[in-house]
Amino acid sequence: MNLTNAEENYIKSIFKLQDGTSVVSTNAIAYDLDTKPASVTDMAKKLKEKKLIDYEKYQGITLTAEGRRFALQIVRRHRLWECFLVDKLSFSWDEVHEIAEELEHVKSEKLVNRLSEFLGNPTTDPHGDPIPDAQGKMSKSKQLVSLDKATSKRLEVAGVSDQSSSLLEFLKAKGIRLGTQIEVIERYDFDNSVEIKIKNQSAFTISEQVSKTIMVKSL
Amino acid sequence: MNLTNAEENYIKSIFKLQDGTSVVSTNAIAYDLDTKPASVTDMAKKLKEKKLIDYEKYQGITLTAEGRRFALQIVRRHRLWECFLVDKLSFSWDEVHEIAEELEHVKSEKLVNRLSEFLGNPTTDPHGDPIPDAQGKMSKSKQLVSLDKATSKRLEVAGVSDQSSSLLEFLKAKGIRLGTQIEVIERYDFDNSVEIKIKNQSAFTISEQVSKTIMVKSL
DNA sequence: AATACTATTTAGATTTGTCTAAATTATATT
DNA sequence: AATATAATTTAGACAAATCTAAATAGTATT
Ligand SMILES: [Mn+2]
Ligand SMILES: [Mn+2]
Ligand SMILES: [Mn+2]
Ligand SMILES: [Mn+2]
Repeated sequence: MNLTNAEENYIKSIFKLQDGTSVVSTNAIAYDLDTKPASVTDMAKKLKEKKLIDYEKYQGITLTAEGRRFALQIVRRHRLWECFLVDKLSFSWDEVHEIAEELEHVKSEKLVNRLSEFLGNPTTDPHGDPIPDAQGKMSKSKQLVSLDKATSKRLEVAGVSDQSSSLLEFLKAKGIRLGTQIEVIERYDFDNSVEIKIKNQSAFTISEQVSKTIMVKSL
Repeated sequence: MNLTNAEENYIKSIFKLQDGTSVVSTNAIAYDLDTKPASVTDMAKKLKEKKLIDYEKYQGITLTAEGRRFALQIVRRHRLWECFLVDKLSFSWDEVHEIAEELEHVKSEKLVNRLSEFLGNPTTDPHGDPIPDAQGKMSKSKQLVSLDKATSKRLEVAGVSDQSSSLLEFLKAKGIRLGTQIEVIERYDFDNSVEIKIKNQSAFTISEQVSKTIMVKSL
């Protein structure tokens, strides 16, 4: 079966939103894809026809097993291209999402697998997200905690829960990247901000809004 | 101005077909893009509107200066990706055209220029065709002769005038690649076939149809 | 239970890119 | 010059993907 770019974007969005939750709402997809609910309903009918989703009027959407298989392929392509851009073409992690959003639609299995090999079969992308293998097996996103909820003092950045380039640019400016080691100096209860320190830098404070998006593991 | 994939494919086709000739015909484009003349007429109106081509009913099509600029960008992207696929992902020259046909539409200047740098700013693609630089400057396709018209006995393969994978696969099977050195053993007038020999191989004969597509330079 | 609000779907349009069949224009042949 | 053939354009249609505005269904609040 050959999917259009639009269909692939919808499948990927549904896959992402379905994580944990049982069904995905029309509005959630529309918001995620920056489109209108009416368009989502239209597409839902098409994807149901193709047996990629289960969908009944007003009942929300879930991927079928086949839809999930496609989703994992697309996610694999997306994340491998992100690795390529960062590792080989020296892009920074805030610049790669948009480009990978286009590259992911080039449908050649041979290309993806060769690319993966060329990159050394990486298992996580530049944002710390796991990359499905050729069979669609993906290691669970590790049990990470967001920085605002972490308990230990010495932490390592292992991911971000928001891919927006505004956030990623901000983190880059503050010197926060994947693998960056963070020391928590102080937590302020009144606004839930955190004062942190990065090696060779003076300490600074980040807001709760930001610390919520930084996923860390303790060292 | 932002071009759609379809518009880019038309612009590239017109650019290719215009080489030498003054104007390009509706039918030639339709044949090249495997579409119908009526569709070409429709698209011609759109591209004229966007000032990328000069076009008057029944008078044929030529690119404007702006159209040519776009064409060179697309050709650059196409050929750089072909280099990437062959040099970095070990594809053979007959496998890359279709994939590059999709990759060429990813429109990020930064991506193209980083890719070019990563590849060592190559000046010819895996088929011997020149790659325009970031400014759209492209060295003229060298003055090559097709094998059926070559006069000297010792030749080197420098390109092919047909990108079809059936031809490229055939050449690969015969051991003919870019840079392959060929010795002409005999030319047969009755069918214009040529007997040739490649280093470390026994001699074999190729038809006029094939020898016409092999572009060579003398050693 | 009636009302208000939110979520979702439908109806009807639009844009892009394509097609077939018919009409028109250009070119070649007698 | 008349006719045949080839090239091109037009008319009218369709599928994909989207939208706005209106209708309907579901949920929450009084
Ligand atoms: Mn995408
Ligand atoms: Mn990512
Ligand atoms: Mn293309
Ligand atoms: Mn090429």
